[in-house]
Amino acid sequence: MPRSQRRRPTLVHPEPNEFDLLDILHALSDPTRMTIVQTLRATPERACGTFPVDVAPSTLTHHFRVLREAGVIRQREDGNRRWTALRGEDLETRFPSLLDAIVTAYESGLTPPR
Amino acid sequence: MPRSQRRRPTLVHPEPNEFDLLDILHALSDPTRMTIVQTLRATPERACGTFPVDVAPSTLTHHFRVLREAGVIRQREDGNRRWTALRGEDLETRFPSLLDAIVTAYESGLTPPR
DNA sequence: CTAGTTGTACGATGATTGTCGAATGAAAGG
DNA sequence: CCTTTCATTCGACAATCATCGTACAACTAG
Repeated sequence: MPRSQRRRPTLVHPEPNEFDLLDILHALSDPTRMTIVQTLRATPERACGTFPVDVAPSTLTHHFRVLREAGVIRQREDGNRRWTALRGEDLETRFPSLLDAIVTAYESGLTPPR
Repeated sequence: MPRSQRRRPTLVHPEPNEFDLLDILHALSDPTRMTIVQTLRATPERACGTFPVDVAPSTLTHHFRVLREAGVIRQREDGNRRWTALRGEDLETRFPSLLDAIVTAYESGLTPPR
């Protein structure tokens, strides 16, 4: 087993037919994670460190894992960076209009009506 | 203070403009609570003990409180019973098409596609 | 009045969660 | 080779959560 072929452990992503709605709702019920999703709606792909959230790097890694294992985001390696993207099409395939309804609701509620 | 006027404490319900989306997502990310919501979509109003869930009464009370404080359900007293209803219109007013997207997604996922 | 029904309140308990700091690893650049 | 950058893993911690059993309160029915 040639050591030169060693890589970091491959990231696990569920298939769309494995998505669990309750896992997705739980993943989106956290303000930091919702900010991540909202940011990814504006930018197709981002490096981990470029999200406008104010938590420690290890905490951010935790939130990415929750979103990734629920099927909300996809991550890929590129050298030193880990790029993150929304799985918009997969989510739309499995749960049509769900993500849009949630993110729209979130953004409409950021400034609560008086 | 006439003792004859004593009542059980009035149930607190948030106004639609106080609804917090993240609280609602958290409330709906539990299988027992999602079953409650799903059941209420079929029946407008139900007594507490008539929900097809398999938890202890005190646990059920806990779940009702979470849903009520998030704005998902409304409860009213009637003699010995406590009646529970979905706040469908209030939810639609504050977060249009949200509840429908979520419950539809939940029901579509109950029998996972092969 | 007494007994049964309906549902809550309280306390306990074990599991999960969000947070962080320190240590680690892998890649890029000097 | 050494240093910096990027992000992870691990362990710890306090907070929250879902669950239950017991006790209790309010109402209804006999």
